Amino acid sequence: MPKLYKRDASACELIACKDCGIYQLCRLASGCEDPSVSNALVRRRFILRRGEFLYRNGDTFQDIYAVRHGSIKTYIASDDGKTQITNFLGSGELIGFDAIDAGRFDSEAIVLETTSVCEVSFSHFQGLSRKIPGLLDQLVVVMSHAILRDQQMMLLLGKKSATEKLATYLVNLGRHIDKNKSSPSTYKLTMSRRDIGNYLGLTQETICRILARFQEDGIIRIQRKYLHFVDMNRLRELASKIQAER
Amino acid sequence: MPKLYKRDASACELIACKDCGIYQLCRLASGCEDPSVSNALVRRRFILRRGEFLYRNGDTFQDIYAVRHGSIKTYIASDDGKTQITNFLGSGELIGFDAIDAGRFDSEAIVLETTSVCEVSFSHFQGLSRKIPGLLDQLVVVMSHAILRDQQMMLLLGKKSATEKLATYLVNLGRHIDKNKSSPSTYKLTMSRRDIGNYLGLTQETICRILARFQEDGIIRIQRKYLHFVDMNRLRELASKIQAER
DNA sequence: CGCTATATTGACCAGAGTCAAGCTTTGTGG
DNA sequence: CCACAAAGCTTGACTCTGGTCAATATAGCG
Repeated sequence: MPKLYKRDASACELIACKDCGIYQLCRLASGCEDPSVSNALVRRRFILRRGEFLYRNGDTFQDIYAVRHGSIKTYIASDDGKTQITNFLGSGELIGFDAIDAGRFDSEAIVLETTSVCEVSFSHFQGLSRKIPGLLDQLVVVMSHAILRDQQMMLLLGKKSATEKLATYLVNLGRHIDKNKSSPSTYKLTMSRRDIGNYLGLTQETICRILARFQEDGIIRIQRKYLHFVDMNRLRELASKIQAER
Repeated sequence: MPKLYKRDASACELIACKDCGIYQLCRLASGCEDPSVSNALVRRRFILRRGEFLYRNGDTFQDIYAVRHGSIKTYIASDDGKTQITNFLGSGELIGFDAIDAGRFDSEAIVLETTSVCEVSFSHFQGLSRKIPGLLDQLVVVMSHAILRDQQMMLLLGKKSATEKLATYLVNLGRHIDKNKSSPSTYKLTMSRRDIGNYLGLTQETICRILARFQEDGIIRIQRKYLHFVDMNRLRELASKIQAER
């Protein structure tokens, strides 16, 4: 299986610790500037491949995770089988703290491409936090941010039109790019049209149609998985304004 | 102003500290079983009346609050003026920790009826947490629970039909009743039809129509602000099943 | 006792869903 | 390395749920 090697190689483009969402946490826990040298927080690191679960519904909660490289989708299900994708996560993002309260996961996390993950034992984390003030403060900050994000998502799902939803989604993708690397303003979509639709409360057909329209209008160029931003300003307008024309 | 007195009197039916969402927090902070005697956590208590703000968009974050008695709605706004109600809060619920990350509020909280609130200075809380291990743990648990709730809300907004949305909402109201007092299965709605619609991603007209239909079908009785649950099981079915008939 | 906010109901309409068919890419196994 | 299968994407035609607009009704409130 040569493909496996290739993939493992790609998984080697890991983000630097200082760009990670739990950098502040790792730094505090390790008590030194560069936590990649001696990391008191992270128990182990591992790699998952497309389609594998990071955790499943009903799993007992033991660890929180940080995505080093790759992407993950999380979703919940209702009694009657409907599912809602609640987040797409990329490099440096934290995952799993929604299960702290119940002590088990009521959601699932599936890896969208070969993905490298840092695992933090939560009980170990709590133990450390007794010695290191500020560790839990940092977690509270991260969780507070997650709540803000969820509220924005409620606004999107409850009040925006299909066009506004997708434009908002694309603008947010664009933000990620700017942060991480000098943007060639091109993005590789790791999720399917169906996933995007599910996330935004739309169908895959609607996603297709609107992407096609955005391309006609010269706002993006899209070729299967590859998305190129042409007119980011117009996209930002569409994301939150009642569009004047069309 | 005799009405003011009356209202203050009604505000006196405060919940017991042990039924409050921050009971664990107050107990830990005070170091004794009954925090209502000497409460190390709560700075002050105050009463707000219908239409008054607990906090406004842009306010700097200093305190988190617990609702002792009454009800509050919180909402966020988009650039183009759309607003989305993100939560209705009642007795014993905590409010304000979504602003921890940014250090200021990006949302607003309006009181729906005369409401009594406990105010907790967050910096004081952080100071106390240095001395009292477990205080921050409790906050983390509460925030984790809030995230779960938000995820359920995304599922509702993204995937449920109007009927399912409203049925889910009513079932959740019903749960509150069961918890707090011996349920006469009657509920006083403190929010308007418009508010309910906004919260659920619907219009007030749709709320009216579906409430009328639920009444025709003998599932509830509704008279203006007063809601009576007749057939809670049927309501639960409607909340998460593709209804067989009608 | 009138005023304003809220609630109700009806008629009509449009945005997005559903269904269906065909196409493209990716993955698999011989 | 090729052929086939499976998954994902695209586009069109039609439908339907819930929104919009409008007209009244009702209830608190000052």
